[in-house]
Amino acid sequence: MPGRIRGQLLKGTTTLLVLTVLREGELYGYEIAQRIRDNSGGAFVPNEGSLYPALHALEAAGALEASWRESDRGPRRRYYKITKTGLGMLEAHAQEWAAFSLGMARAMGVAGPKQ
Amino acid sequence: MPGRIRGQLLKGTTTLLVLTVLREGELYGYEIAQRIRDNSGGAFVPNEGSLYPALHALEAAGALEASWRESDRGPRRRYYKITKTGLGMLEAHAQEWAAFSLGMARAMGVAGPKQ
DNA sequence: CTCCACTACATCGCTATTTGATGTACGTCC
DNA sequence: GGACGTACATCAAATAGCGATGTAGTGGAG
Repeated sequence: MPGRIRGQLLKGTTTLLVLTVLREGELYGYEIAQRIRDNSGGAFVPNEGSLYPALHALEAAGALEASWRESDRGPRRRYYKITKTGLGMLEAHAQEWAAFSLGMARAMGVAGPKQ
Repeated sequence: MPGRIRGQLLKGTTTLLVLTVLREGELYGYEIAQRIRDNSGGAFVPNEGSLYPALHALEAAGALEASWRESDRGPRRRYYKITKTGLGMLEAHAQEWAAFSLGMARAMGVAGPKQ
């Protein structure tokens, strides 16, 4: 099982991953990171320095709505909920990803050892 | 046919794509770009401002060997040939890509049969 | 003959985004 | 009280693609 993925390949994926996990329901920041980590089988462990700015940008873009809530144990949490705008953005990003990975599959399939 | 892919998703793929097309044999820069464009079905059109620096970096890293040759018609060309080091780098990058796209597939709920 | 398009290489500044470090603060357990 | 996990946040540095721009050779259109 490969370890955590880092580096340039991750560029541009944070938005897609965040919107994807929030499609299932409201989550707070720390929880979003855990969900992404778990869903990806540990491949992606969002850095706080990437995640929080991305959440703020998505909120500013109208893709997410946020609210503070107290926690029984531990610090307060900022919950995020995807909006209609966010759902549209999710679909656009998902399509972009599909086209991208298809292009990569083609580019590597032609010259690859298999096929 | 989807259009050209641009933006952050491409980060880190140029090296992999270049090494992949050079696996087939010697090519010069301009030709490498065309090959990548054609193989990817037009999804990737390497920018000169990305491609040439990438080629120089790969040459400096010992992944490629380069030589100038005259052309019957048009400017001289710089041909690139993949080295043993480059083949190893190709395999590493291809594995990294496989892990990355697998992680994305899992994170987006398109988990494959393997685990 | 001049202009433009295509080939072919190259470099530059701009931009977006990840990374790791650092900081604040709360709760629990030993 | 000290360590650890939770939970949010910001910052400087590094990475690398993008568009613009420059050089130069060839050939076709007007």
